[in-house]
Amino acid sequence: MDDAPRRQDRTTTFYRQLREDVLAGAFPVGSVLLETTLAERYGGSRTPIREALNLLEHDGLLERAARGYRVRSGTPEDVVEIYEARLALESEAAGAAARRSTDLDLTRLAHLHERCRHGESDTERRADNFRFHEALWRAGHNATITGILTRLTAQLRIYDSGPPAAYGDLDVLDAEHDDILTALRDHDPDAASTAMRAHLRRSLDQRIRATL
Amino acid sequence: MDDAPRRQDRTTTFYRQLREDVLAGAFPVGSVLLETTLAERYGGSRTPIREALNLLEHDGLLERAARGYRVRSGTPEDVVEIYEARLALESEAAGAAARRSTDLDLTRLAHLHERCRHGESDTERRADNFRFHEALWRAGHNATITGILTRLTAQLRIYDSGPPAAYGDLDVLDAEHDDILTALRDHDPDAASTAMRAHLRRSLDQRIRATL
DNA sequence: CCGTACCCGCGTGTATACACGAGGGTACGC
DNA sequence: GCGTACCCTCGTGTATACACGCGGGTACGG
Repeated sequence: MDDAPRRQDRTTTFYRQLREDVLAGAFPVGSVLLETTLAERYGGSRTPIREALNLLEHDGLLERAARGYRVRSGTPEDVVEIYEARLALESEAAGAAARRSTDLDLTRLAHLHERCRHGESDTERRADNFRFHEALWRAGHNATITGILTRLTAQLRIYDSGPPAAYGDLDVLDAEHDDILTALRDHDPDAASTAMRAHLRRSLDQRIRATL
Repeated sequence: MDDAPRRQDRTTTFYRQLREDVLAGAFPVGSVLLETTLAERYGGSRTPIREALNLLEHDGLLERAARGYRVRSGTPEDVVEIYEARLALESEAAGAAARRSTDLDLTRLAHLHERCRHGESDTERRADNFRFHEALWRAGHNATITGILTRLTAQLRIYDSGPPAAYGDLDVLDAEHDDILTALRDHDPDAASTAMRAHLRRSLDQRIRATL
């Protein structure tokens, strides 16, 4: 019954490493990623590197350039698309969380909410905001939805890896998280779902406004 | 500007082929897929085969067995999870379609609806039902959502590749499609979304009941 | 001087060779 | 007869070798 032997081969190693680096914005936006170069950089052969690149392309994080690959920074239209999907899934997750969240889930969310509220720097608050959302997905107890949202938000992260665009009104963000949390505590799926929709819609608005 | 050079390499060829075969249930449920065997079967080297298998695993269609890979037929719980995600996304797509569908979209949907209504065999109606849904995704004009739904339904297809479980009440299915189509024609997002939710929820119910 | 054609270098895609690890079968000892 | 240990086979993961295609640069002809 010991299925799914967790692979530690170089392919997955490189995959994780590359993914991390791409999301961290380690590669200049327009630059091309050659498998030969990367093989040298990460100290391996081309084969596992290419497999990792294939996976990343499949994830939508990379796209094929004329010569190699390049980081895929979606168009603003893509961002809107992704947000539309995220809206649907994350509001569903919020509803599910209102129904299924455990005390542990709620405590974790409350903790992260506090951290987000009192974060020091802007990037720190951004990270905490993201952790709050991740915790909420977990509280929804649906691995499929969680997985999709992970991929979607990854694409968003590379999109705005350049300018650390400031969150608009941070108080509003806190208030929205508060609404969501309250709905979860009340086990009110509709309220949670609606609050999440509003939260993300405003987030998208902000993003669009920043992109003008 | 001629990006994304469409690859016709053996990796993607094998990927498509394998995916097709897996979805068609070409491999007995418990059987293992060895890359050596597959390489021989499809007439190629192991390298592109393994890359294709990697991709399929990444899609969640395959999982690693002790020795090779095997078709991943999810548990009933997984099916419920997938349906939950599908519910969120497809009702969102229905809403979007109500807002954005073109005349062409609506005509296509009407055509498929008719075909589905008058289908001969059961498997034929099932296929037409699926095409109707695909057309609806297209009508939503959100490639991200369409892509995710494609993957999700693929997982569902392999799940029930074994017994061609009969659709329950086919008249109900037609009526539901009719409701959706009407809402789209009226450009009423809420109605479309709600109708789609009901449709899928009943579909899930049916599936669960069949699995008992 | 400009256009075209050829050549070369580079990067990729595929095949093959090699090393490692796991699993099973067999043979030997108790 | 049963248990254990060793070996062998098989499949995978990785590296390397090879062939193809493309793009640029250069040289030659108009």
